[in-house]
Amino acid sequence: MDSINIKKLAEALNLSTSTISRAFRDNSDINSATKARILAKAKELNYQPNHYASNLREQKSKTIAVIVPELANNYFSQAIHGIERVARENGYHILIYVTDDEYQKEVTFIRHLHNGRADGIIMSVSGEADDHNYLNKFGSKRLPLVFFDRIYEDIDTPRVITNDYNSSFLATEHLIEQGCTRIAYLVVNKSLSIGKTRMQGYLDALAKHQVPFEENLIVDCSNSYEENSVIIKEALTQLKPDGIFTSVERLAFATYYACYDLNISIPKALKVISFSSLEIAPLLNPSLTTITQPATEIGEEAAKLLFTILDDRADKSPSNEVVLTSKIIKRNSTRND
Amino acid sequence: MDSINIKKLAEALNLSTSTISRAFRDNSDINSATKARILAKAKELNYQPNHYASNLREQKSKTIAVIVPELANNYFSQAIHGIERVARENGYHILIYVTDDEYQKEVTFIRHLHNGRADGIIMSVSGEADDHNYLNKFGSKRLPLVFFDRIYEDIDTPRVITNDYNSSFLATEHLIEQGCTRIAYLVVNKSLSIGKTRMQGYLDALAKHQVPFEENLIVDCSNSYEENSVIIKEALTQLKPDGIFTSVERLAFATYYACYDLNISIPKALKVISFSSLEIAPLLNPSLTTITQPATEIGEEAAKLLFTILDDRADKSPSNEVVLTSKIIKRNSTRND
DNA sequence: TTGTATGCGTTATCAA
DNA sequence: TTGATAACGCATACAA
Repeated sequence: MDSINIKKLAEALNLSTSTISRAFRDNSDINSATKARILAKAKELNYQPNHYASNLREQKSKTIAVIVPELANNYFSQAIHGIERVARENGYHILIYVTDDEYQKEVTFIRHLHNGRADGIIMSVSGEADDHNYLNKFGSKRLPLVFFDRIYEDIDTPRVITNDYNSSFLATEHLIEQGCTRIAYLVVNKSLSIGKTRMQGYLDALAKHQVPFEENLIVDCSNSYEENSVIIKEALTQLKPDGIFTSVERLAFATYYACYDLNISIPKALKVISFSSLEIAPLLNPSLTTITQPATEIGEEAAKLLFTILDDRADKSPSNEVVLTSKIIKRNSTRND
Repeated sequence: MDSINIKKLAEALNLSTSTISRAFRDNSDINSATKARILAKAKELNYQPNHYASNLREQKSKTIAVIVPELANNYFSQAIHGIERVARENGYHILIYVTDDEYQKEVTFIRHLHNGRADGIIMSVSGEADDHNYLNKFGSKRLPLVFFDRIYEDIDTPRVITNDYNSSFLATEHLIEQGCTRIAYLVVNKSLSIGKTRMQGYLDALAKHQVPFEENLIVDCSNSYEENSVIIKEALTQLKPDGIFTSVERLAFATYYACYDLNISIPKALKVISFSSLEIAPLLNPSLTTITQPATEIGEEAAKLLFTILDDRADKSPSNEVVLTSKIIKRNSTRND
């Protein structure tokens, strides 16, 4: 190997390795002239302290892992962008893991991260499973973990969420105000906390306005585009809803496609509102009324939360919860002519 | 620290650390009974070989870095997803870096990656700069690098691209066939190879069909939404094009917004075609005619390319180029009534 | 302000 | 088949 390392740089400069090392740490005492000399030579020889050696020595990696269910989704890419920004400011690197909503992958990822590769984890859970206890198995040695958006309620760890209950309530109320009486709620995973919370807002809004609730109108969808197409078309033709509230943006798109196919006119025959971070919602046909979560901000907050924990583990700050506010943006898909 | 390591595990089992180590490597000779015993105890104590120590020892990280200009863009999130899949299959981890199209960040990222943190890099370049030579400065010690989509032509390294020239030619031809005679080409960075290639297809199609070329009709846009709004509105009112071909999807969206504002009807008064990987292009108002790149596949190919290089550096396979094919999908934004 | 020596947790070499 | 030992590249305690 002809690659550069601290020893060679030391030889080249006739200094000891410790002095070299000091030139790269901010705290240590070192003559500013030698430091300059070292840094210059380092640049010339393209030397950088080896990351793995440093981290082995310091027992930390300056790396965090981000685990998300999917990537091709505006919400998550925006959130990751937010995380990225904050991480970069703090000198941290980011590892990305995509679970494709598979519980097994989630477990595997988390387990493998506990080998020093990452100092902390930011995760939006897959929610496929019932048993989240694997997270507790690590005991006191579990890496600092921050949930965002999709969380496991039974795991005690800091989290960044939005006021989903409230948003759902208002979204449903909005549909009612626009004259809907048969409002379907489309969800991907009823049992996942996020599905439940959002559903409760829906239920309570119906109750408040004395709109009769019908079990069928809660439509459990899947993660497959084809399956959803079938499910939604069937729901539209069988249940004949006049309003649809979807818990994730993908289901709103599927609803649009279904309506195109079935020749159902939005908003005339069916009004649609959805959780969505799509920036071009105004460009849809018709423009989509959305509950828009501050995705980037959620990512930023999650990262900040993690870094405060990382900065002083001593604090062991008790399970913290940050709640951000979503905005309902009314557009043509719920318009009343 | 009470955390587990190889030595403690060795003590717990009354074995040497070397034996423990062997249990975790596939090649070494070890009694299968002891191996089982070790793995069982390891699981019990939650032991995993420390990643940094291993990598320091082995001089490789099983990690690749992915550098992209932006994240909140369907193309890149799909590409990353493709990379992720292949990387995972190969047991590699992925670090993500976002340049926000800033050259300086790109240089910094790349430079910092050369400290052992990553074994290789997959990048779509920012293209803000003229001097890419920093990439050559590393000499023979430069990490294996694969470009995808946005490349620097003067850097000799494997790349995965699409048949952009051809797609642009066909896209422009399509507009001409639909009756357009004043076709504007919207680009973000004329000097970037991708901008140039796509522009050449546009120019040649005009020439072939004897549509007179007008310098003004090439509109150089920026990365700021606000600036683009101004630029595009001005272009629409001043130049009065009847067709627009945008080199990136963001500019198509901006065009839509501008047309809404200016009450210009698409496709009646203006036809629009764009490079875009947007999955919901059919849902736009009007549905958008796109040149769709196989984004996921591009990511997968790029990853595969990198891994073949990583597998046998000996080969030093000469600069390889993979060209994939985009598809033009005609929709209403270029329809002729 | 600088140098020496030690150890971070592994794995590879060699000997037993 | 297993164990002792050195080395990976660096950062720190301590000595100078």
